Amino acid sequence: MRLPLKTEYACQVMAQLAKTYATGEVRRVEELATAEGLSPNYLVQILTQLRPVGLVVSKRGKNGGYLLGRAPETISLAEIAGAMEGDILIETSNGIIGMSSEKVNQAWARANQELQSALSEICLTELIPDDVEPNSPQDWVI
Amino acid sequence: MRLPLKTEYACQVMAQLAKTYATGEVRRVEELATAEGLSPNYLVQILTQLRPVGLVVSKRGKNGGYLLGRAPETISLAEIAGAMEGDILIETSNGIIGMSSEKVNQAWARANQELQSALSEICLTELIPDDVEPNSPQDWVI
DNA sequence: GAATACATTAGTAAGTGACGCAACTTTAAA
DNA sequence: TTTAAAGTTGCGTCACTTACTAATGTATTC
Repeated sequence: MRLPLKTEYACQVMAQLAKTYATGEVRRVEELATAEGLSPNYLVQILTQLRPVGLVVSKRGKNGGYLLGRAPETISLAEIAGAMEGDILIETSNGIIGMSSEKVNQAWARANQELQSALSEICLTELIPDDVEPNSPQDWVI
Repeated sequence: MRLPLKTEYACQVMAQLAKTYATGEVRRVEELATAEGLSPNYLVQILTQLRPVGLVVSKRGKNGGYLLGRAPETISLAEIAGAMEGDILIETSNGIIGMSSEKVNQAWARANQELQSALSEICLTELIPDDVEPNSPQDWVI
């Protein structure tokens, strides 16, 4: 079961925005994309999905860009994942097509809830990257 | 994030085999497939994957079929899912391609462990379908 | 009003999942 | 000992999804 790259990228951008939340500075898409090694055009689509739920705020026009919508301490992984994939993180087939499919689905629904509550305990602040010394080698480049 | 149908089917077959574990009767693939509304050809591939880890036992030749490998009380959802998908249920990209990708991956690895432990608490006995009255309508048919 | 940056939508290419099929092997029963 | 019922294995494939690219639209600032 692969976690969609989209969701992974969303976590990365949120972490990146969290890093400068205190300063209040607006971050351009291109800057965010290069910092996380992603395609800017694709990143826009992810940010667009994070905006309607208030996780990020955008400013258009010149000197525009993105900011975190709320303080990073109030944001959990569950919320980010939910914005990207909806409330059901582990999707099963909804239809009942066999004797035991109902109970199996119920079991996985419970597993989904447990996952949700585990994710809601992981705070965005835990994802903020350590500051790199200006002249140190950037070891995160592949 | 979709749970692979393969894994869902595996749970269903295991539940079906658990139902008759006490009697020790051998179940044919075709019978199992119709009971769970699955394609026999595909179900074979799933059972083949469950066999090497000892979750099911097969008897070949005439009057052959499948049995549960162990008592259902000793089998958890974690084990079934692990047999189908490996130990990492939530796969993330392994490479470090951005400033915060490392911490993001670590966070999801934690989430994966929490999911695992949640699944290990769900026992196969909980998946055994309720017995249907012989003449009652089979309400599990779609 | 021109430059700049986000917004939106359409398109696409590669990968993956969920099967179907066919040939082979094993074994109980006649 | 033959036969037929069953599991075993591997290949093929079709459709769907994902991860992008690209082009065009829209808002803001100087």
